Amino acid sequence: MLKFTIQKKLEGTLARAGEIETKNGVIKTPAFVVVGTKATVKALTSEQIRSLGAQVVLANTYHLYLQPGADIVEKAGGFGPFMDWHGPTMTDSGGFQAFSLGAAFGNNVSKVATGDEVSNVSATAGQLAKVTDEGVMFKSHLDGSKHLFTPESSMEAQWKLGADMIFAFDECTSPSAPYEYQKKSLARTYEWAKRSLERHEALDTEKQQSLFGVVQGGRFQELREEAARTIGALPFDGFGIGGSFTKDDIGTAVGWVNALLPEDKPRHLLGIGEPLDLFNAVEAGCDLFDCIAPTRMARHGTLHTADGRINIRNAKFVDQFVPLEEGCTCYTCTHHTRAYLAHLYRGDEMAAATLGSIHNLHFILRLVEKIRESLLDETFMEYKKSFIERYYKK
RNA sequence: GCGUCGGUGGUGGAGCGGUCAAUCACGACAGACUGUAAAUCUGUUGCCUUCGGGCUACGAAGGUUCAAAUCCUUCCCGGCGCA
Repeated sequence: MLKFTIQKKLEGTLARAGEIETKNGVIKTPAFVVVGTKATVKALTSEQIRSLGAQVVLANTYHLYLQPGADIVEKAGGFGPFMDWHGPTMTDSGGFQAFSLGAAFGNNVSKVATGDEVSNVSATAGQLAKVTDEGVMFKSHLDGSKHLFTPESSMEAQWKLGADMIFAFDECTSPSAPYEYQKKSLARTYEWAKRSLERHEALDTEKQQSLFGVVQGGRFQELREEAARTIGALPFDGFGIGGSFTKDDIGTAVGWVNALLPEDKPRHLLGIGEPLDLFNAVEAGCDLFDCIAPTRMARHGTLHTADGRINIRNAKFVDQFVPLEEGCTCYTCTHHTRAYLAHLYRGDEMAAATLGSIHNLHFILRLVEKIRESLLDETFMEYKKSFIERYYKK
């Protein structure tokens, strides 16, 4: 069902521009996937998502399974129709919650490591998720009820959620997990990949959904390459690259993986969405990215500009009667001033989250669009250099 | 006028003889956030500092005490009740 065409490759790198055809439309890649975990992009209406020019929306299986339940979403015709989004869709498998509700729970651990974390894989106190070979036992963060997620049950839930592209059930490990754990986990994720494929093929006899396998391996080259070879050899429609990196790894580790993955299938870098990371990931051969950062940071007052991030709540903005970002064509910037936004944020007004999310998503979506254009006209390296220099100058 | 209750840091409000520069909340000033447990979380928030500490503060002025935001006296201001 999924057709991926490469239109242009950037010589000397793994970067490429292309198109993915789904039954709900075409995705021009590289593309940023907007995250709508619970079948809603927080603070935005679906009309606003369309207006932003988003191409794909990704929802989360664990969250929709718990609320309102996969059966309800199935009755709605899938999460896309449920939320009135009629373009391409994806669902994550719930594998990330093995990390966010497991090893990371309450530990203030980010999936992007700084490099000096201490191992905490044995610290299970307070966790809501426990990983075994069978699957992941979750304790609902909503009501404490227990739920076992397995590769099979994840496929069944994702089948009901009805996205165009779905992910194999995997374990997203903590960046602080040691080699031994990563290796063990990787073997498990491989077994889960095969079980996911098997269950998916049984469910989706008419090939309505495309299944992506997930490459893990932490920060170890040997494991990343092994995962790329083994997962890459399975008959998936595309691949997700998941798990933990350091910021520097995003340029290197992702490249190790993509050098080995089948070239003719799309590659989705899971959960990455800061400007520098996007450039590095594209250069390293990724086609798709999803990330909650633009919307979460927007809700918290951190907004992107070409000159770097700003915190709109800062005192200096209260009397700046100019657009958030001069020249930005988003709704927020064409209608409102920094002073007004600062006022809304300081007053904890709900519109602040909406206007901030519109701007940040516009910024990232446009950034990835421009990255795509720069691949097509072979100006990627120049564009990357000029963007990075300006955005990260201090 | 009499009686009564109260006046604490930007705000509200604890404290009611020592461990109080003063719980806490809010506000303010910053920071973090990367397949969403997140409209969340963290730090700072009297002044000075060689970071050891020093100084000035709890309406005002006196007083008691080794020691007062805490007790006493007077005054000022506010709420309430009675005239």
